[in-house]
Amino acid sequence: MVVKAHASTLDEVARLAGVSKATASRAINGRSKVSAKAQAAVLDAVRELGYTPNGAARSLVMQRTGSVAVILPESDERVFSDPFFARMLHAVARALRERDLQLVLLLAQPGDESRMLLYLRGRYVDGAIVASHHRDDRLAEHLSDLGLPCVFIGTPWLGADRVSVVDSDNAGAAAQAVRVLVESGRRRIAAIAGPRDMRAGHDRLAGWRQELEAAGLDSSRVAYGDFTEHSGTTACAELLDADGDIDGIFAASDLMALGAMRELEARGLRVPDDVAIVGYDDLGVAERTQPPLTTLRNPIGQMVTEAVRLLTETIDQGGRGAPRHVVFVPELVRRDTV
Amino acid sequence: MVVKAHASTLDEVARLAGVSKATASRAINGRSKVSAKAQAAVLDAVRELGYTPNGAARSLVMQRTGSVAVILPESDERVFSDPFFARMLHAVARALRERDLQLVLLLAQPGDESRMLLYLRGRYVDGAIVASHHRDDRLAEHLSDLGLPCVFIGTPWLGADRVSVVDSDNAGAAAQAVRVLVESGRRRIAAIAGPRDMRAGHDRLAGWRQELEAAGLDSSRVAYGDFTEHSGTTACAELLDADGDIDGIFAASDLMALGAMRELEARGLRVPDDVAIVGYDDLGVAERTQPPLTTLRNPIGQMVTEAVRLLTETIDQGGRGAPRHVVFVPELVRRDTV
DNA sequence: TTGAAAGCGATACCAT
DNA sequence: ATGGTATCGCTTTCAA
Repeated sequence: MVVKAHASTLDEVARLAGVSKATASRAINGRSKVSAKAQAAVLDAVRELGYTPNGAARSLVMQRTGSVAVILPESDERVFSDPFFARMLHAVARALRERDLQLVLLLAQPGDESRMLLYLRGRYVDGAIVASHHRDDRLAEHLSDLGLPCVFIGTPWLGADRVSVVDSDNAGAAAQAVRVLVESGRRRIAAIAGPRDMRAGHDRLAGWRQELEAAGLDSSRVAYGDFTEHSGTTACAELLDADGDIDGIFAASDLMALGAMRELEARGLRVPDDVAIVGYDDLGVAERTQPPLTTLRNPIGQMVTEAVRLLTETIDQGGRGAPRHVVFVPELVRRDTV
Repeated sequence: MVVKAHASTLDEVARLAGVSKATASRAINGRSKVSAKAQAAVLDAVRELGYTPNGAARSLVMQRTGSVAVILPESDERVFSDPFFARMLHAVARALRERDLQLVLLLAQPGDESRMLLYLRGRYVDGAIVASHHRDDRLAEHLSDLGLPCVFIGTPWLGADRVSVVDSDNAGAAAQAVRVLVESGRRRIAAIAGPRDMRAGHDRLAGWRQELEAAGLDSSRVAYGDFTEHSGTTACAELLDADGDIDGIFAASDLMALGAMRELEARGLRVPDDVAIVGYDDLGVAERTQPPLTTLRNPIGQMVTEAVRLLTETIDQGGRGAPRHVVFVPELVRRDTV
């Protein structure tokens, strides 16, 4: 490959191969019939020149960029501390790779989403997946206005009816957790909830409360965390200080469950003998706690696969088509903490 | 704003405003003089149509995309567990924002960097910052071949002379750590090293060894970790099992230092009375250990600022200019573990 | 099968 | 200050 000052153009390739731009283009993209001879000549020229199509030019005429954005409307600390995102991105990357799409990650600082919006309106990507873990700043409305194909993972607080959404049944799963605890004979069941301004936190708490009330049990034992291990420890201490009689805990994340278990251990309380506990997520930590944690498996893989499917479908339809909503049901994973 | 099926073009804006495309473009970009009247008419039309310039078209003629890539040639688990990346991306995002550039994050799965390379060759970005935390797959050579402006944070194993690099003096810093330990009277100093295939891991160990030998001390007490807390615990146990007399430890990351401290505590060894310890990074954990950790501050902020400066400079020069190397010196942060 | 030419949607030069 | 027009690099009719 020759070292060149600037990237080579299709024109140069065509000239070197002794054919027209049209033929060169066809040979490269392989969509149309080209004589074996021309084919070879073009490919040689491409190699010789180290040619790669100019993305801007190609996008301009094709009205396609071949890349989709994943938008994380979160502070970077959150993004880089919650295993949820790692798992999700991993799945997204895989799904997009299969469809030959490039993943472009857009970190939207909570305040300055304007520049990201500008980027999206510039049509630098064909579509977007928004992991709306957080109460977001009208992102759903903005994207909907924009007319850019998009799918939300997790229901946004605002404008959920205007965009496609893939979610899991957080409330139903929490109810399931409560049922397991009740079946094992627990009666004084507390919740370590997630942040109130996050959909998942909100819905899981609601499910816990509803199921508890349906069972005629007290639903006043609540402490809030932020999904981190440390906050789980603090919340658990708070709970125990207020009421030493607690015999069951539902934690809205495995990390918080882990933190809670540390606190229980520090106080000499045994799991599950003295206090049973159910977590949420099953992203790896759950298997490694001592004892292994009973939890709800957040179906991230399924959600992502479906999200990418919906998105590419929408893109292929040229952005037309009504928003669609899909909900997956988390599965209870029985281990040894109940 | 009118809801439209497709994004509007400059042509439509111009027509609605009753001016030519040229004038409309000038009014929008504000580079050239436009009469107040035309200005207003165009801006109104823009608002009315919800117009945003088409990125592809603009890039094509400007030969600029207004976005730069940050490439992380790492598995996503690593990226999302090591606080180094969070801190770095935070700094990059800030620096780019100041220059009105869009950050595009490219996660290069260790195996499949080809599609990312294709993206880069397509000139979808003006330049790239590579956080080469890891032994990378000839990325420096590839990018250099490509002619795309780029800056590496951390010296790549291969082709470092062909690209610009910003790094910190890992070896020198490690030597500093050893000196502090020696000065406090320690003589049997062990190292908890990072992975051998990571530059930072390699260089820090080398610095430790060199300084120890210069002081006429034994440099055989080494255990390897992978920068995580858990690996620090394991490595520390390994070290202690092999030689109970250790009185000083240099850990190549704060996380590993933390893990080591947990192990020391579990064995009833007191820090710093029985064993002194120095970490590396100072990314937050160091302040919160018990007791607070003496460590080397990895100057991530400085490195990133410089990297972005170098990159934009290179971009502005049209990619010409020789590769440049800049090295920062980590600062010793004295706390209570020595 | 191939080539000439018409766009895609912007910017910028050159007159006016 | 403004408008006409060439241009960026590519894909895709339309004829031949």
